Amino acid sequence: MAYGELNRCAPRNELVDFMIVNGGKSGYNIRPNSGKSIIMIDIKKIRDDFEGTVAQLARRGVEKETVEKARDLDARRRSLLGETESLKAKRNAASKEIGNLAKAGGDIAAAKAEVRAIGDRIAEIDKELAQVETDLRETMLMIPNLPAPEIPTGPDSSANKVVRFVGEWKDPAYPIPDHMQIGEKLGIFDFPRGVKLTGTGFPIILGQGAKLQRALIQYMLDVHCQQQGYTEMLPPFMVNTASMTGTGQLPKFAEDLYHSNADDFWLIPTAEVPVTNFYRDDILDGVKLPKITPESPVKLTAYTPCFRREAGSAGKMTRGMLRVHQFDKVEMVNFVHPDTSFQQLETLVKEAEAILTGLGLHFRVLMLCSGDMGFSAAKCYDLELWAPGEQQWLEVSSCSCFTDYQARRLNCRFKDADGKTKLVHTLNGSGVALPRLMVALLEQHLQEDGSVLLPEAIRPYMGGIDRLAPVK
RNA sequence: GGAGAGGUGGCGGAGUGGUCGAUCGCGGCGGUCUUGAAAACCGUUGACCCGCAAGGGUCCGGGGGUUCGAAUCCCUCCCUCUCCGCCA
Repeated sequence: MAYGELNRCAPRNELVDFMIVNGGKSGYNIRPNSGKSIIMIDIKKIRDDFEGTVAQLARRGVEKETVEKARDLDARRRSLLGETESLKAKRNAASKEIGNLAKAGGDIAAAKAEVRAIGDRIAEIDKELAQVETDLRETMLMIPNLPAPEIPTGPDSSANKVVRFVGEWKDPAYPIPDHMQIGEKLGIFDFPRGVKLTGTGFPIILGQGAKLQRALIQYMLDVHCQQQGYTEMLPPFMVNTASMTGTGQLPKFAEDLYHSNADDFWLIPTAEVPVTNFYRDDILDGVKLPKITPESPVKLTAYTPCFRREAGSAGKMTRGMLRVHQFDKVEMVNFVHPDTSFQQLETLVKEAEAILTGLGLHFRVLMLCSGDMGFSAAKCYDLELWAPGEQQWLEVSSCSCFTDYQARRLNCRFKDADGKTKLVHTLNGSGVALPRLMVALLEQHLQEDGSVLLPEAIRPYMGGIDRLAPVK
């Protein structure tokens, strides 16, 4: 769908304006109970430790002027807030007086005029305040999450750090063609007919390949649920604007999403969206909703298809299954206690790794540098599978700790042991994305005779067969 | 798609212009009683913002309006439920 045809979000700025600046004009209840700084890092960090925050953000390429602007707008906001609030206190008291006076039969005309004057003054200040808050919000929107101290500093993927290699790879004596050729021989892919049905980037998987895909999904969900303490969820594949805003796909990345005009629904680009939004605007207090403690996070997993327009990436790594508009993925989401979020991230990475290790695959773990992380992440690990046919590493999982950044936007909180309501920390990780897993699996497990040996772990899900055999 | 009803605190449910941030019930927390538990009884219990604090302010689906003053009146948008129709 052409971006310009989207009814509610034609030009990008208008979208931002529509959803954030004008808030509820869309009619959506995007931010009930909203505080003022909901979409961003904690403004208190800038207030209390300005230089430190500037230094941390500089690692991510944020200019000092931006942070200064936020600081100044925040100061202005608080000053205006103080003014308007003391006037409101005055008006409230005076109005109450008028009520009493009227009951007693006194003359209230003069008092009314006086209070009206106060009301006018309040309206003036509130108008300026609204402008300041809009500016502040827009400024804060440009500020990404604070990077964890231990991650490498750098502008792009070249500065990512390889943390470890897992498994082994030895080139066999015979040549390994790429996954397209392997798939061709196995008769499991049909790209041209995908183009016919829909368009480029919508491949069709056939026969044993389709079954393998289904088997892998079930294998992954079983590992997460039976061995790692996850609860499985089968969520909607389309969500509303409030949900897309909650996890941060909107307003900035509208052009990467598929959108249904008639209903104003969005196709999910990842299960992270519905699963994380499951607890949007909730307080996890251990009564009807689960309880969160440092020892026990809430862990959800879901299989979903994922839909991505991939606008702007035409031509980049688009061969075969490597970058497609629709793909399957199993996703893990954790709602964790702030004290143990980074520790839980390590666990999450291990949980994703267990999937790959269980399939006997060779991969590496990267710690992303400050410049290569997603906007909301404080720390992020990528898992990359070796694809010998492509001669490149393929990202199949990204495991991130968002600290409270995403939770602030989601308005997702919990009751701590001290009785206070606090923001949760959120983590998510792929466990894992299927097309590239399929590619690496085909290429790493290719046998000399053109068959592909199936890992033990997957065989029970494949009716006991031990390999995919060539059909031609 | 047609017709109707309704959106209030963790949940249920009162409240139609002036101590209503909101009666009450449930749930939660604390206590009494009990060997322990249940039951019963007593007490307590919303969120957010500014502030060192005292304190103040905001919030009754979202936005706007009327008014000295709005959960309560008006406009508008969104959502949910029920019945009918259609369909898996």
